[in-house]
Amino acid sequence: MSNSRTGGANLPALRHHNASLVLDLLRVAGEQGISRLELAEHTGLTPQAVSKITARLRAEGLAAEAGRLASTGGKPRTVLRLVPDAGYAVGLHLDRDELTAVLADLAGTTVATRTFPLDLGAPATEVLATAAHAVRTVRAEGPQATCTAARHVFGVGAALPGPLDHRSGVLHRVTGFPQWDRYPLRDALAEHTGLPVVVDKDTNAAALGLALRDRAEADFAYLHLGTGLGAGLVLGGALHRGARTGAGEFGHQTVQLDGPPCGCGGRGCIEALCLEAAARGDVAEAARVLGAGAANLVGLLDIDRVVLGGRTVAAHEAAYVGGVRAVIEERARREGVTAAVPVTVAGGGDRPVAEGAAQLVLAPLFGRAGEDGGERD
Amino acid sequence: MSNSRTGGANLPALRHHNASLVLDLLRVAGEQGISRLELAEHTGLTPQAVSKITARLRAEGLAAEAGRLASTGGKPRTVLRLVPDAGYAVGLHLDRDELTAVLADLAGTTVATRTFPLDLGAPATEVLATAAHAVRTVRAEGPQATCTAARHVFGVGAALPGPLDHRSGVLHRVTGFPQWDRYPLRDALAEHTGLPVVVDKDTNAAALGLALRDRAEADFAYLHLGTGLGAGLVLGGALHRGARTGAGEFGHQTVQLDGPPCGCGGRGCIEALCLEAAARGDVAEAARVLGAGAANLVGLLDIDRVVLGGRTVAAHEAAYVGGVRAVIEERARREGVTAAVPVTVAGGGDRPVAEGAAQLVLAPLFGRAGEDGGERD
DNA sequence: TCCACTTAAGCAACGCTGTTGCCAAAGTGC
DNA sequence: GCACTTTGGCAACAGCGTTGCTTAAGTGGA
Repeated sequence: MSNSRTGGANLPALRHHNASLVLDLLRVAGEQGISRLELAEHTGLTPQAVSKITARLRAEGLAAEAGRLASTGGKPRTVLRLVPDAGYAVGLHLDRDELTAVLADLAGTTVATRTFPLDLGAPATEVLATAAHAVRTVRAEGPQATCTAARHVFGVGAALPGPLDHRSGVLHRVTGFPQWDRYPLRDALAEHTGLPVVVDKDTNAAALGLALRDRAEADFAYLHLGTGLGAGLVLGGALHRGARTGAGEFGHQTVQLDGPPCGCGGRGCIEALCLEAAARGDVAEAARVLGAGAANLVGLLDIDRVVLGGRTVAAHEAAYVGGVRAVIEERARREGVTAAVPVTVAGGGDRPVAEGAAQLVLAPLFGRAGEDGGERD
Repeated sequence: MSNSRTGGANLPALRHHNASLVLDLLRVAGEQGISRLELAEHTGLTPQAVSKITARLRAEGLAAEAGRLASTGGKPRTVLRLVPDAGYAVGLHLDRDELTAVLADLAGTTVATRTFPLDLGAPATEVLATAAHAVRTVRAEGPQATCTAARHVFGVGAALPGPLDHRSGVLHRVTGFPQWDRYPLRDALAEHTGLPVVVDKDTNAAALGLALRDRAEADFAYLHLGTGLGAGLVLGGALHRGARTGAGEFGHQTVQLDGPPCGCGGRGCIEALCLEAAARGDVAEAARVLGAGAANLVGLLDIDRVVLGGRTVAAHEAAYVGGVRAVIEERARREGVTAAVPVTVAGGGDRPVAEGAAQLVLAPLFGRAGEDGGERD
């Protein structure tokens, strides 16, 4: 529980904390739903407390009863379910050459997707106009808005490649596009759309999206290999951004002291070695380099899973997964660990980034904001 | 706030959370103390709530009034202070060849220190007897116990080199000492001493000790270079242990693909390169290798400080700090960052480990347990 | 068909949290 | 000596989860 950034907690904060917890369990339970008593068991609260909390959530329209379970000798349990269309969020993925926009409901289901051509090198006003247009478009799409009331959109999450500050929503020097330096994207986009906006790095958004999938581990790393190489880290169930949203600079980790020069000015960076091998068609070597970096990460942070993604990986999924897994398994064997950390891929090409961007807005509702939590309205 | 591992919070949990928060602020304030209104400002609670909370803490003997500040035009503020001798903890550092035991008070001040010879390769019962003897010895030392009541010792924190599981208190294969494999050290030591016991890796203990010093950053890494090379990570103000207390395996990070073989069976590990250079007297090269690993870590986790420690570093402090700093500053310059992450040393040789071990017991009182929190009595 | 039993879920009273409104205490400065 | 400022506690209060009890809604044996 966190009461803004000070830490002191009062009764409203307590109520919000427990409501978020229940809401998160409802989200994870999905369409199948979950009974009040299971909620009580998972939260450690008394059944009566869960009854009160779920009653409030039902009154707010966020939860609903959905059938009953089979009796086990007494009154059957009533199943509760999240109401997916109680709220929506827009997710934007601003990549170098295209913009992907999705509309996600409260359950995390993508109900609309659109892609637009984009030149991230164009003037800011032009990019902003495209983004605002994309937001309007996906808001109008998806399932027909109910006749009673307009759909409630909580806000817009925007994910981009460059370094930026998540807290202030200000961009730093996006590689190759000097016009974005110190640009207050969050506030500008909020003004253009009239909605609250959250910005974050593309890899962080993707990692958050994966973390909110059911059965996600508490600690894992998402490695994104596209035109560059970056990582999103989930530690202790929450996104780790670091003090300056700089965490995840995975591409320029040195894995070959005094190795070949990299575009960043350093030598022996993973990105340089990996992309060079991939460029000359040696996927096995690219995977081996990536695996060495992944194994470093696994050892340093003791994570439970490595997820690979991005266009370059998508082109040779089996080779990359196999190559990375081989390095990790070999190192696990040396340490005498029985079960090596699993390596998987995040399907869907670049879509996980846009979907994760939408979760930047929705995650605070479920107490999954990560470090400094956003408040609910 | 965390109510055991379930997450649900009730009123006692709320009370405990706020009390811990206030207690932590009192601890950080040290002998200088802190006024009620400052506590209110830092916690975000109302002054009245702080009055109630501090009244309870005073009734329990954990806090006391200590003088007044100068008036600013009205009634002067009353200064509150932690009562250091309200409780103590024993910290044990079980190294390969010696055992260091300290007695720390609530404020973190070491009031007694003793070292004993130890052979970590000896049978478990022998090592345990030495440890229990060390605990009895430091409990009897320090400032004279007040005549009113015996000193209250909260428990024993034990730090050791090998891999282990912090949650269960069971050791894994401590390098070179197969008899410790699967040994339930926590329970065994608890039985021998009659006190609650917490065990953790030496580097984690040291990092925790540093994290509890006043003005410590929320994110930093402690790199320990002794007979081996390990790391303790503090992320978001809390110790990051990972799911299996395995985090901090820094020594066997690959920084030279296909480099020289390491004792672990791998190639190009930092530890092998670093210790090899140190062994042949090339401190500059050892520092450069260590710096490369440290820079990787800084980039990956976006931490605020790197702290060096351990016997090998202590022998050439300036050279190591300078060498590591040079690598980190060079990389920061390439990324266009104005202020590079500072590099410092943890003085006192190996003592920070034993002092940090005592903090393993005290930290939960201040809500600084890290991830899964221990409860107060 | 009926009745005893089991399990689920809500109502009412309660203890305790931090909050609010108010007032006494303890200074400064004219 | 008086007006003013600031601190900090007392008392009443709203609201949280908890406890004790009741009602709802099933199963299963006589």
